[in-house]
Amino acid sequence: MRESMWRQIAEDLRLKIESGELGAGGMPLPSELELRDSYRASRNTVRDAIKWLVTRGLVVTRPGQGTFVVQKIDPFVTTLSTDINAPRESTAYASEVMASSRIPKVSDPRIEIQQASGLTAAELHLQHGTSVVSRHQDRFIDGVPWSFQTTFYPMRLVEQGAEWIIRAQDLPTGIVGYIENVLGIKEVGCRDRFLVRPPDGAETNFFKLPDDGRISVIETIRTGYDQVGEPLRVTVTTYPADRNQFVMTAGKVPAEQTRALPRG
Amino acid sequence: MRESMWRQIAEDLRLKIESGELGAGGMPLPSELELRDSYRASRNTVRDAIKWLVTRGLVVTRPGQGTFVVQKIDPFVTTLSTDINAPRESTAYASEVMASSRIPKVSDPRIEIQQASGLTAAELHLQHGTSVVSRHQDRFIDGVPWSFQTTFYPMRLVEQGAEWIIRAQDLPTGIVGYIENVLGIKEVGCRDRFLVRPPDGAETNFFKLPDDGRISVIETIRTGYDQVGEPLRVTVTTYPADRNQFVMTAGKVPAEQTRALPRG
DNA sequence: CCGTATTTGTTCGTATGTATT
DNA sequence: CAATACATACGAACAAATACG
Repeated sequence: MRESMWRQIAEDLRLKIESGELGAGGMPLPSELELRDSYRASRNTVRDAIKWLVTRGLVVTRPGQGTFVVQKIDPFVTTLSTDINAPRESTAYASEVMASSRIPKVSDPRIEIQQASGLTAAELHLQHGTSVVSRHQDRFIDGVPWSFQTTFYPMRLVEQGAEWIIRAQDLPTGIVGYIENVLGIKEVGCRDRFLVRPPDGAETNFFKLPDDGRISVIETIRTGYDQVGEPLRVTVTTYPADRNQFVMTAGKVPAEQTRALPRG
Repeated sequence: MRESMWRQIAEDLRLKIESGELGAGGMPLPSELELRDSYRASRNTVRDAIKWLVTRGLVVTRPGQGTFVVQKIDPFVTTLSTDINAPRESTAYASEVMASSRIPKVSDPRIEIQQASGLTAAELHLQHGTSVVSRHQDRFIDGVPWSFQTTFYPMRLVEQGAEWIIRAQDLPTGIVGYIENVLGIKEVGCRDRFLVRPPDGAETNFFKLPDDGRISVIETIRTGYDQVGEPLRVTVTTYPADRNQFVMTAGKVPAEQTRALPRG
Protein backbone atom coordinates (compact mmCIF):
# COMPACT_ATOMS: atom_id res chain seq x y z
CA MET A 1 0.00 0.00 0.00
CA ARG A 2 1.28 3.45 -0.83
CA GLU A 3 1.98 5.93 1.92
CA SER A 4 -0.44 8.79 2.30
CA MET A 5 0.63 12.01 0.70
CA TRP A 6 0.89 14.04 3.89
CA ARG A 7 3.10 11.30 5.28
CA GLN A 8 5.40 11.42 2.26
CA ILE A 9 5.64 15.19 2.51
CA ALA A 10 6.42 14.95 6.21
CA GLU A 11 9.15 12.41 5.57
CA ASP A 12 10.66 14.53 2.82
CA LEU A 13 10.66 17.59 5.05
CA ARG A 14 12.19 15.59 7.89
CA LEU A 15 15.07 14.45 5.69
CA LYS A 16 15.66 17.96 4.40
CA ILE A 17 15.60 19.33 7.94
CA GLU A 18 18.04 16.74 9.24
CA SER A 19 20.39 17.31 6.33
CA GLY A 20 20.28 21.02 7.04
CA GLU A 21 18.78 21.82 3.67
CA LEU A 22 15.79 23.44 5.34
CA GLY A 23 15.55 25.60 8.40
CA ALA A 24 19.28 25.98 8.96
CA GLY A 25 20.44 28.95 10.97
CA GLY A 26 17.09 29.81 12.43
CA MET A 27 15.55 30.48 9.06
CA PRO A 28 11.88 29.54 8.69
CA LEU A 29 10.80 26.73 6.42
CA PRO A 30 9.03 27.73 3.21
CA SER A 31 5.53 29.02 3.94
CA GLU A 32 2.56 26.68 3.71
CA LEU A 33 1.54 28.24 0.41
CA GLU A 34 5.00 27.77 -1.07
CA LEU A 35 5.06 24.15 0.10
CA ARG A 36 1.59 23.64 -1.36
CA ASP A 37 2.93 24.75 -4.74
CA SER A 38 6.18 22.82 -4.61
CA TYR A 39 4.51 19.58 -3.53
CA ARG A 40 1.47 20.09 -5.79
CA ALA A 41 -0.86 19.43 -2.83
CA SER A 42 -3.51 21.39 -0.98
CA ARG A 43 -2.59 23.63 1.90
CA ASN A 44 -4.46 21.36 4.33
CA THR A 45 -2.38 18.39 3.26
CA VAL A 46 0.81 20.36 3.80
CA ARG A 47 -0.52 21.37 7.20
CA ASP A 48 -1.10 17.70 8.09
CA ALA A 49 2.54 17.01 7.27
CA ILE A 50 3.72 19.95 9.36
CA LYS A 51 1.48 18.87 12.23
CA TRP A 52 3.27 15.51 12.21
CA LEU A 53 6.62 17.25 12.47
CA VAL A 54 5.30 19.42 15.30
CA THR A 55 4.09 16.36 17.21
CA ARG A 56 7.51 14.79 16.89
CA GLY A 57 9.10 17.94 18.23
CA LEU A 58 11.08 18.62 15.06
CA VAL A 59 9.56 22.00 14.29
CA VAL A 60 7.44 24.68 15.90
CA THR A 61 4.97 26.94 14.12
CA ARG A 62 4.52 30.58 15.02
CA PRO A 63 1.49 32.49 13.76
CA GLY A 64 2.47 35.34 11.51
CA GLN A 65 6.07 34.19 11.30
CA GLY A 66 6.42 30.71 9.93
CA THR A 67 7.63 27.23 10.78
CA PHE A 68 11.01 26.80 12.46
CA VAL A 69 13.15 23.82 13.32
CA VAL A 70 13.70 23.36 17.04
CA GLN A 71 17.23 23.32 18.31
CA LYS A 72 18.26 20.50 20.58
CA ILE A 73 18.82 21.29 24.25
CA ASP A 74 22.14 20.34 25.82
CA PRO A 75 21.00 18.11 28.69
CA PHE A 76 22.25 18.43 32.23
CA VAL A 77 23.28 15.29 34.08
CA THR A 78 22.25 15.06 37.74
CA THR A 79 24.23 12.75 40.00
CA LEU A 80 22.02 10.65 42.25
CA SER A 81 23.76 9.97 45.52
CA THR A 82 23.55 6.40 46.72
CA ASP A 83 25.38 7.37 49.89
CA ILE A 84 23.27 8.69 52.74
CA ASN A 85 26.23 10.76 53.91
CA ALA A 86 26.67 12.54 50.60
CA PRO A 87 26.25 16.31 50.55
CA ARG A 88 22.68 17.58 50.78
CA GLU A 89 20.67 18.06 47.62
CA SER A 90 20.43 21.82 47.92
CA THR A 91 24.16 22.42 48.21
CA ALA A 92 25.11 19.67 45.77
CA TYR A 93 23.03 21.17 42.99
CA ALA A 94 24.85 24.46 42.51
CA SER A 95 28.33 22.96 42.62
CA GLU A 96 27.38 20.26 40.18
CA VAL A 97 25.99 22.74 37.68
CA MET A 98 29.02 25.00 37.95
CA ALA A 99 31.30 22.00 37.44
CA SER A 100 29.84 21.73 33.95
CA SER A 101 30.57 25.39 33.20
CA ARG A 102 26.97 26.48 33.40
CA ILE A 103 25.25 29.03 35.61
CA PRO A 104 22.83 27.75 38.26
CA LYS A 105 20.12 29.84 39.88
CA VAL A 106 17.80 28.75 42.66
CA SER A 107 14.75 30.77 43.66
CA ASP A 108 14.15 31.70 47.27
CA PRO A 109 12.13 29.04 49.03
CA ARG A 110 8.37 29.55 49.02
CA ILE A 111 6.81 28.29 52.24
CA GLU A 112 3.25 27.09 52.60
CA ILE A 113 1.31 25.39 55.36
CA GLN A 114 -0.93 22.76 53.85
CA GLN A 115 -3.06 19.84 54.85
CA ALA A 116 -1.57 16.41 54.27
CA SER A 117 -3.35 14.58 51.48
CA GLY A 118 -2.67 11.77 49.06
CA LEU A 119 1.04 11.43 48.55
CA THR A 120 2.20 13.46 51.53
CA ALA A 121 -0.18 11.81 53.99
CA ALA A 122 0.81 8.35 52.79
CA GLU A 123 4.54 8.92 52.69
CA LEU A 124 4.76 10.85 55.97
CA HIS A 125 2.37 8.48 57.79
CA LEU A 126 0.04 11.34 58.66
CA GLN A 127 -3.72 11.52 58.89
CA HIS A 128 -5.40 13.36 56.04
CA GLY A 129 -5.77 16.98 57.07
CA THR A 130 -2.77 17.08 59.40
CA SER A 131 -0.66 20.19 58.83
CA VAL A 132 2.51 19.90 56.78
CA VAL A 133 5.03 22.55 55.81
CA SER A 134 5.95 22.69 52.14
CA ARG A 135 9.13 24.39 50.94
CA HIS A 136 9.24 24.95 47.21
CA GLN A 137 12.17 26.05 45.05
CA ASP A 138 12.55 26.59 41.32
CA ARG A 139 15.90 25.85 39.75
CA PHE A 140 17.34 27.37 36.59
CA ILE A 141 20.40 26.71 34.44
CA ASP A 142 21.67 29.53 32.25
CA GLY A 143 18.39 31.30 32.94
CA VAL A 144 16.25 28.43 31.66
CA PRO A 145 13.84 26.72 34.09
CA TRP A 146 15.38 23.30 34.61
CA SER A 147 13.62 21.64 37.54
CA PHE A 148 11.63 22.40 40.66
CA GLN A 149 11.43 20.80 44.01
CA THR A 150 8.98 20.76 46.89
CA THR A 151 9.80 19.27 50.26
CA PHE A 152 7.09 18.46 52.81
CA TYR A 153 7.82 18.28 56.55
CA PRO A 154 5.40 17.28 59.30
CA MET A 155 4.28 20.37 61.22
CA ARG A 156 5.18 18.68 64.47
CA LEU A 157 8.86 19.28 63.73
CA VAL A 158 8.21 23.01 63.88
CA GLU A 159 6.16 22.65 67.06
CA GLN A 160 9.05 20.75 68.62
CA GLY A 161 11.35 23.71 68.04
CA ALA A 162 12.67 23.58 64.48
CA GLU A 163 11.16 26.94 63.66
CA TRP A 164 13.45 27.83 60.79
CA ILE A 165 11.64 25.30 58.66
CA ILE A 166 8.93 27.91 58.13
CA ARG A 167 11.36 30.75 57.32
CA ALA A 168 11.80 31.54 53.67
CA GLN A 169 15.57 31.26 53.80
CA ASP A 170 18.17 28.77 52.77
CA LEU A 171 20.22 27.27 55.57
CA PRO A 172 23.90 26.45 55.04
CA THR A 173 23.44 23.01 56.56
CA GLY A 174 20.25 22.33 54.63
CA ILE A 175 16.97 21.82 56.44
CA VAL A 176 17.68 18.16 57.14
CA GLY A 177 20.99 19.03 58.79
CA TYR A 178 19.27 21.81 60.74
CA ILE A 179 16.68 19.39 62.08
CA GLU A 180 19.47 17.10 63.21
CA ASN A 181 21.26 19.93 65.00
CA VAL A 182 18.18 21.31 66.74
CA LEU A 183 16.10 18.24 67.47
CA GLY A 184 18.64 15.44 67.30
CA ILE A 185 16.51 13.71 64.72
CA LYS A 186 18.86 12.34 62.08
CA GLU A 187 18.00 11.13 58.62
CA VAL A 188 19.58 7.69 58.37
CA GLY A 189 18.01 6.48 55.14
CA CYS A 190 15.84 7.45 52.25
CA ARG A 191 13.76 5.83 49.54
CA ASP A 192 13.70 7.28 46.04
CA ARG A 193 10.91 6.63 43.58
CA PHE A 194 11.12 7.53 39.91
CA LEU A 195 8.36 7.85 37.43
CA VAL A 196 7.74 9.49 34.08
CA ARG A 197 4.41 11.10 33.33
CA PRO A 198 2.86 13.83 31.18
CA PRO A 199 3.25 17.35 32.57
CA ASP A 200 0.35 19.08 34.28
CA GLY A 201 -0.73 22.61 33.45
CA ALA A 202 1.62 24.32 35.91
CA GLU A 203 4.59 22.34 34.66
CA THR A 204 3.77 23.00 31.03
CA ASN A 205 3.63 26.68 31.85
CA PHE A 206 6.73 26.93 34.01
CA PHE A 207 9.01 24.86 31.79
CA LYS A 208 7.53 26.30 28.58
CA LEU A 209 6.75 22.82 27.32
CA PRO A 210 4.57 22.28 24.26
CA ASP A 211 0.96 22.14 25.41
CA ASP A 212 0.27 18.79 23.76
CA GLY A 213 1.91 16.83 26.55
CA ARG A 214 4.50 15.46 24.16
CA ILE A 215 7.45 16.12 26.48
CA SER A 216 7.18 14.08 29.67
CA VAL A 217 8.42 15.10 33.07
CA ILE A 218 10.51 12.91 35.34
CA GLU A 219 9.32 12.96 38.94
CA THR A 220 11.51 11.78 41.76
CA ILE A 221 10.04 11.30 45.22
CA ARG A 222 12.57 11.02 48.03
CA THR A 223 11.28 10.05 51.46
CA GLY A 224 13.77 10.43 54.32
CA TYR A 225 13.56 8.32 57.51
CA ASP A 226 14.97 8.93 60.98
CA GLN A 227 16.67 6.57 63.42
CA VAL A 228 13.42 4.91 64.50
CA GLY A 229 12.17 4.43 60.96
CA GLU A 230 9.68 7.29 61.00
CA PRO A 231 9.42 9.41 57.84
CA LEU A 232 11.01 12.82 58.31
CA ARG A 233 10.31 14.53 55.02
CA VAL A 234 9.31 13.83 51.46
CA THR A 235 10.88 15.72 48.56
CA VAL A 236 9.24 15.79 45.16
CA THR A 237 11.43 16.98 42.29
CA THR A 238 10.20 17.47 38.75
CA TYR A 239 12.48 17.48 35.72
CA PRO A 240 11.44 17.99 32.08
CA ALA A 241 12.63 14.91 30.18
CA ASP A 242 14.01 16.91 27.27
CA ARG A 243 16.83 18.52 29.26
CA ASN A 244 17.71 16.15 32.09
CA GLN A 245 19.65 12.92 32.53
CA PHE A 246 20.81 11.10 35.63
CA VAL A 247 23.84 9.13 36.68
CA MET A 248 24.38 6.91 39.71
CA THR A 249 27.29 4.75 40.74
CA ALA A 250 27.59 1.72 43.00
CA GLY A 251 30.74 0.06 44.29
CA LYS A 252 34.10 1.11 42.94
CA VAL A 253 34.14 2.81 39.56
CA PRO A 254 36.76 4.97 37.88
CA ALA A 255 36.08 8.70 38.01
CA GLU A 256 34.78 10.30 34.87
CA GLN A 257 33.55 13.64 33.72
CA THR A 258 29.76 13.41 33.79
CA ARG A 259 28.46 14.19 30.38
CA ALA A 260 25.32 13.68 28.42
CA LEU A 261 25.14 10.53 26.35
CA PRO A 262 24.42 10.83 22.66
CA ARG A 263 22.50 8.20 20.81
CA GLY A 264 24.55 5.44 19.17
CA MET B 1 -10.24 35.86 23.18
CA ARG B 2 -12.68 33.02 23.15
CA GLU B 3 -11.40 29.47 22.92
CA SER B 4 -11.56 27.86 19.54
CA MET B 5 -14.47 25.56 18.98
CA TRP B 6 -12.45 22.37 18.54
CA ARG B 7 -10.70 23.14 21.82
CA GLN B 8 -14.02 23.61 23.63
CA ILE B 9 -15.32 20.36 22.22
CA ALA B 10 -12.13 18.55 23.24
CA GLU B 11 -12.43 19.90 26.78
CA ASP B 12 -16.07 18.90 27.00
CA LEU B 13 -15.28 15.41 25.79
CA ARG B 14 -12.38 15.13 28.22
CA LEU B 15 -14.61 16.01 31.16
CA LYS B 16 -17.28 13.56 30.05
CA ILE B 17 -14.67 10.84 29.62
CA GLU B 18 -13.12 11.42 33.03
CA SER B 19 -16.52 11.47 34.69
CA GLY B 20 -17.32 8.17 33.01
CA GLU B 21 -20.24 9.63 31.12
CA LEU B 22 -18.64 8.63 27.82
CA GLY B 23 -16.71 5.56 26.85
CA ALA B 24 -17.28 3.67 30.07
CA GLY B 25 -16.97 -0.09 29.95
CA GLY B 26 -15.15 -0.27 26.64
CA MET B 27 -18.02 1.31 24.75
CA PRO B 28 -17.03 3.57 21.86
CA LEU B 29 -17.66 7.30 21.97
CA PRO B 30 -20.42 8.62 19.73
CA SER B 31 -19.35 8.55 16.08
CA GLU B 32 -17.90 11.64 14.47
CA LEU B 33 -21.16 12.28 12.64
CA GLU B 34 -23.17 12.05 15.84
CA LEU B 35 -20.74 14.42 17.58
CA ARG B 36 -20.98 16.78 14.63
CA ASP B 37 -24.73 16.96 15.11
CA SER B 38 -24.70 17.24 18.89
CA TYR B 39 -22.08 19.98 18.92
CA ARG B 40 -23.50 21.76 15.85
CA ALA B 41 -20.03 21.80 14.24
CA SER B 42 -18.48 20.35 11.12
CA ARG B 43 -17.03 16.88 11.09
CA ASN B 44 -13.52 18.31 10.59
CA THR B 45 -13.87 20.41 13.71
CA VAL B 46 -14.96 17.37 15.68
CA ARG B 47 -11.97 15.50 14.27
CA ASP B 48 -9.65 18.28 15.44
CA ALA B 49 -11.03 17.85 18.94
CA ILE B 50 -10.63 14.07 18.80
CA LYS B 51 -7.08 14.44 17.49
CA TRP B 52 -6.27 16.50 20.57
CA LEU B 53 -7.58 13.72 22.80
CA VAL B 54 -5.58 11.15 20.82
CA THR B 55 -2.40 13.18 21.24
CA ARG B 56 -2.96 13.32 24.97
CA GLY B 57 -3.40 9.57 25.06
CA LEU B 58 -6.97 9.75 26.34
CA VAL B 59 -8.58 7.93 23.42
CA VAL B 60 -7.66 5.80 20.43
CA THR B 61 -9.46 5.73 17.12
CA ARG B 62 -10.01 2.53 15.16
CA PRO B 63 -11.19 2.66 11.53
CA GLY B 64 -14.48 0.93 11.06
CA GLN B 65 -15.08 0.67 14.81
CA GLY B 66 -15.04 4.01 16.54
CA THR B 67 -13.23 6.03 19.18
CA PHE B 68 -12.43 4.37 22.48
CA VAL B 69 -11.05 5.61 25.77
CA VAL B 70 -7.73 4.05 26.72
CA GLN B 71 -7.53 2.27 30.04
CA LYS B 72 -4.63 3.01 32.32
CA ILE B 73 -1.91 0.39 32.67
CA ASP B 74 -1.01 -0.82 36.15
CA PRO B 75 2.67 0.09 36.35
CA PHE B 76 5.39 -2.26 37.54
CA VAL B 77 7.97 -0.97 40.00
CA THR B 78 11.56 -2.04 39.41
CA THR B 79 13.95 -1.93 42.35
CA LEU B 80 17.30 -0.43 41.48
CA SER B 81 20.04 -2.03 43.53
CA THR B 82 22.50 0.41 45.06
CA ASP B 83 24.50 -2.50 46.46
CA ILE B 84 27.08 -4.03 44.17
CA ASN B 85 26.58 -7.37 45.94
CA ALA B 86 22.84 -7.47 45.30
CA PRO B 87 21.48 -10.36 43.23
CA ARG B 88 22.11 -10.11 39.48
CA GLU B 89 19.62 -8.32 37.29
CA SER B 90 18.54 -11.42 35.40
CA THR B 91 17.61 -13.45 38.45
CA ALA B 92 16.23 -10.49 40.38
CA TYR B 93 13.73 -9.65 37.67
CA ALA B 94 11.59 -12.78 37.78
CA SER B 95 11.37 -12.93 41.56
CA GLU B 96 10.45 -9.28 41.78
CA VAL B 97 7.65 -9.63 39.29
CA MET B 98 6.26 -12.72 40.96
CA ALA B 99 6.35 -10.95 44.32
CA SER B 100 3.72 -8.58 42.93
CA SER B 101 1.49 -11.49 41.86
CA ARG B 102 2.17 -11.07 38.17
CA ILE B 103 3.62 -13.48 35.63
CA PRO B 104 7.08 -12.75 34.23
CA LYS B 105 8.42 -14.15 30.98
CA VAL B 106 11.90 -13.63 29.58
CA SER B 107 12.81 -14.56 26.02
CA ASP B 108 15.83 -16.72 25.29
CA PRO B 109 18.92 -14.60 24.80
CA ARG B 110 19.66 -13.58 21.23
CA ILE B 111 23.40 -13.42 20.60
CA GLU B 112 25.06 -11.25 18.00
CA ILE B 113 28.65 -10.39 17.22
CA GLN B 114 28.87 -6.72 16.33
CA GLN B 115 31.40 -4.01 15.81
CA ALA B 116 31.80 -1.55 18.64
CA SER B 117 30.47 1.86 17.72
CA GLY B 118 29.21 4.96 19.43
CA LEU B 119 27.94 4.07 22.85
CA THR B 120 29.55 0.64 23.16
CA ALA B 121 32.95 1.77 21.95
CA ALA B 122 32.94 4.73 24.31
CA GLU B 123 31.69 2.88 27.36
CA LEU B 124 33.84 -0.24 26.90
CA HIS B 125 36.93 1.77 25.95
CA LEU B 126 37.22 -0.04 22.63
CA GLN B 127 38.30 1.15 19.21
CA HIS B 128 35.50 1.58 16.71
CA GLY B 129 35.16 -1.68 14.83
CA THR B 130 36.43 -3.95 17.60
CA SER B 131 34.22 -7.01 18.02
CA VAL B 132 31.68 -7.05 20.84
CA VAL B 133 29.18 -9.72 21.83
CA SER B 134 25.62 -8.52 22.36
CA ARG B 135 23.13 -10.57 24.36
CA HIS B 136 19.55 -9.38 23.96
CA GLN B 137 16.48 -10.41 25.93
CA ASP B 138 12.86 -9.32 25.79
CA ARG B 139 10.88 -9.25 29.01
CA PHE B 140 7.14 -9.59 29.41
CA ILE B 141 4.71 -9.24 32.29
CA ASP B 142 1.36 -11.00 32.02
CA GLY B 143 2.14 -11.52 28.33
CA VAL B 144 2.62 -7.81 27.64
CA PRO B 145 6.05 -6.60 26.43
CA TRP B 146 7.41 -4.66 29.36
CA SER B 147 11.10 -3.97 28.74
CA PHE B 148 14.09 -5.25 26.82
CA GLN B 149 17.73 -5.41 27.58
CA THR B 150 20.93 -5.74 25.60
CA THR B 151 24.31 -6.38 27.21
CA PHE B 152 27.55 -5.84 25.33
CA TYR B 153 30.76 -7.65 26.30
CA PRO B 154 34.21 -7.15 24.76
CA MET B 155 35.03 -10.10 22.48
CA ARG B 156 38.36 -10.55 24.27
CA LEU B 157 36.52 -12.10 27.22
CA VAL B 158 35.39 -14.93 24.96
CA GLU B 159 38.87 -15.30 23.52
CA GLN B 160 40.26 -15.54 27.03
CA GLY B 161 38.05 -18.55 27.70
CA ALA B 162 34.59 -17.35 28.71
CA GLU B 163 32.97 -19.12 25.79
CA TRP B 164 29.50 -19.41 27.26
CA ILE B 165 29.02 -15.73 26.65
CA ILE B 166 28.23 -16.57 23.03
CA ARG B 167 25.85 -19.43 23.86
CA ALA B 168 22.17 -18.57 23.68
CA GLN B 169 21.43 -19.84 27.17
CA ASP B 170 20.81 -18.35 30.54
CA LEU B 171 23.33 -19.18 33.23
CA PRO B 172 22.24 -19.66 36.85
CA THR B 173 25.02 -17.39 38.08
CA GLY B 174 24.37 -14.77 35.41
CA ILE B 175 27.00 -13.93 32.84
CA VAL B 176 28.82 -11.56 35.16
CA GLY B 177 29.11 -14.26 37.81
CA TYR B 178 30.23 -16.74 35.15
CA ILE B 179 33.02 -14.41 34.03
CA GLU B 180 34.17 -14.12 37.61
CA ASN B 181 34.23 -17.91 38.03
CA VAL B 182 36.05 -18.64 34.77
CA LEU B 183 38.39 -15.69 34.35
CA GLY B 184 38.64 -14.34 37.87
CA ILE B 185 37.55 -10.95 36.60
CA LYS B 186 35.13 -9.54 39.16
CA GLU B 187 32.71 -6.68 38.71
CA VAL B 188 33.40 -4.39 41.65
CA GLY B 189 31.38 -1.38 40.61
CA CYS B 190 28.98 -0.01 38.06
CA ARG B 191 27.71 3.32 36.78
CA ASP B 192 24.07 3.74 35.84
CA ARG B 193 22.85 6.43 33.51
CA PHE B 194 19.18 7.29 33.04
CA LEU B 195 17.57 9.20 30.28
CA VAL B 196 14.13 9.61 28.79
CA ARG B 197 13.72 9.92 25.03
CA PRO B 198 11.17 9.28 22.28
CA PRO B 199 10.99 5.66 21.11
CA ASP B 200 12.60 4.59 17.86
CA GLY B 201 10.78 2.52 15.25
CA ALA B 202 11.72 -0.86 16.71
CA GLU B 203 10.60 0.17 20.18
CA THR B 204 7.34 1.60 18.92
CA ASN B 205 6.70 -1.69 17.18
CA PHE B 206 7.72 -4.05 19.98
CA PHE B 207 5.94 -2.24 22.79
CA LYS B 208 2.93 -1.38 20.62
CA LEU B 209 3.34 2.30 21.39
CA PRO B 210 1.41 4.96 19.49
CA ASP B 211 3.41 5.92 16.42
CA ASP B 212 3.40 9.62 17.21
CA GLY B 213 6.20 9.31 19.74
CA ARG B 214 3.94 10.53 22.53
CA ILE B 215 4.96 7.82 25.01
CA SER B 216 8.62 8.14 25.93
CA VAL B 217 10.94 5.28 26.79
CA ILE B 218 13.24 5.23 29.77
CA GLU B 219 16.72 4.02 28.92
CA THR B 220 19.14 2.86 31.59
CA ILE B 221 22.76 2.25 30.72
CA ARG B 222 24.72 0.24 33.25
CA THR B 223 28.47 -0.03 32.77
CA GLY B 224 30.24 -2.58 34.99
CA TYR B 225 33.90 -2.23 35.96
CA ASP B 226 36.41 -4.82 37.15
CA GLN B 227 39.06 -4.64 39.89
CA VAL B 228 41.47 -2.57 37.80
CA GLY B 229 38.81 -0.12 36.70
CA GLU B 230 38.40 -1.49 33.18
CA PRO B 231 34.86 -1.68 31.80
CA LEU B 232 33.59 -5.26 31.71
CA ARG B 233 30.20 -4.87 30.10
CA VAL B 234 27.53 -2.33 29.30
CA THR B 235 23.84 -3.16 29.69
CA VAL B 236 21.20 -1.04 27.98
CA THR B 237 17.65 -1.55 29.21
CA THR B 238 14.63 0.14 27.65
CA TYR B 239 11.33 0.64 29.49
CA PRO B 240 8.19 2.26 28.08
CA ALA B 241 7.38 5.15 30.40
CA ASP B 242 3.67 4.34 30.55
CA ARG B 243 4.11 1.07 32.46
CA ASN B 244 7.30 1.36 34.51
CA GLN B 245 8.41 3.03 37.72
CA PHE B 246 11.56 2.66 39.78
CA VAL B 247 12.48 2.63 43.44
CA MET B 248 15.86 2.85 45.12
CA THR B 249 16.86 3.04 48.74
CA ALA B 250 19.95 4.35 50.51
CA GLY B 251 20.94 3.90 54.15
CA LYS B 252 18.47 2.39 56.59
CA VAL B 253 14.81 2.53 55.66
CA PRO B 254 11.83 0.54 56.91
CA ALA B 255 10.71 -2.26 54.61
CA GLU B 256 7.62 -1.62 52.54
CA GLN B 257 5.65 -3.35 49.87
CA THR B 258 6.78 -1.76 46.61
CA ARG B 259 3.77 -0.35 44.86
CA ALA B 260 3.04 2.15 42.19
CA LEU B 261 2.40 5.68 43.34
CA PRO B 262 -0.80 7.38 42.28
CA ARG B 263 -0.97 11.08 41.67
CA GLY B 264 -2.06 13.21 44.61
C1' DC C 1 1.17 55.00 14.93
C1' DC C 2 -1.02 53.09 11.02
C1' DG C 3 -1.98 50.34 7.23
C1' DT C 4 -0.65 46.55 4.37
C1' DA C 5 1.29 42.25 3.20
C1' DT C 6 2.53 37.81 4.85
C1' DT C 7 1.86 33.69 7.54
C1' DT C 8 -0.34 30.55 10.38
C1' DG C 9 -4.96 29.22 12.77
C1' DT C 10 -9.81 27.96 12.49
C1' DT C 11 -13.92 26.44 10.33
C1' DC C 12 -16.73 25.10 6.92
C1' DG C 13 -18.04 22.02 2.79
C1' DT C 14 -17.39 17.96 -0.29
C1' DA C 15 -15.63 13.76 -2.23
C1' DT C 16 -13.31 9.47 -2.08
C1' DG C 17 -10.60 5.68 0.04
C1' DT C 18 -9.96 2.00 3.50
C1' DA C 19 -11.00 -0.95 7.41
C1' DT C 20 -14.36 -3.43 10.10
C1' DT C 21 -18.62 -5.64 11.02
C1' DC D 1 -22.13 -7.47 -0.55
C1' DA D 2 -23.74 -3.66 2.18
C1' DA D 3 -23.56 -0.54 6.01
C1' DT D 4 -20.82 1.95 9.16
C1' DA D 5 -16.86 4.54 10.80
C1' DC D 6 -12.62 6.58 10.42
C1' DA D 7 -8.70 8.40 7.02
C1' DT D 8 -7.25 11.20 3.39
C1' DA D 9 -7.47 14.96 0.23
C1' DC D 10 -9.16 19.02 -2.02
C1' DG D 11 -10.97 23.78 -2.04
C1' DA D 12 -12.50 28.06 0.14
C1' DA D 13 -13.10 31.82 3.35
C1' DC D 14 -12.10 34.50 7.24
C1' DA D 15 -9.55 35.43 11.68
C1' DA D 16 -5.44 36.41 14.29
C1' DA D 17 -0.58 37.33 14.86
C1' DT D 18 3.42 39.31 13.14
C1' DA D 19 6.70 42.12 10.34
C1' DC D 20 7.67 46.10 7.85
C1' DG D 21 7.54 50.37 5.48
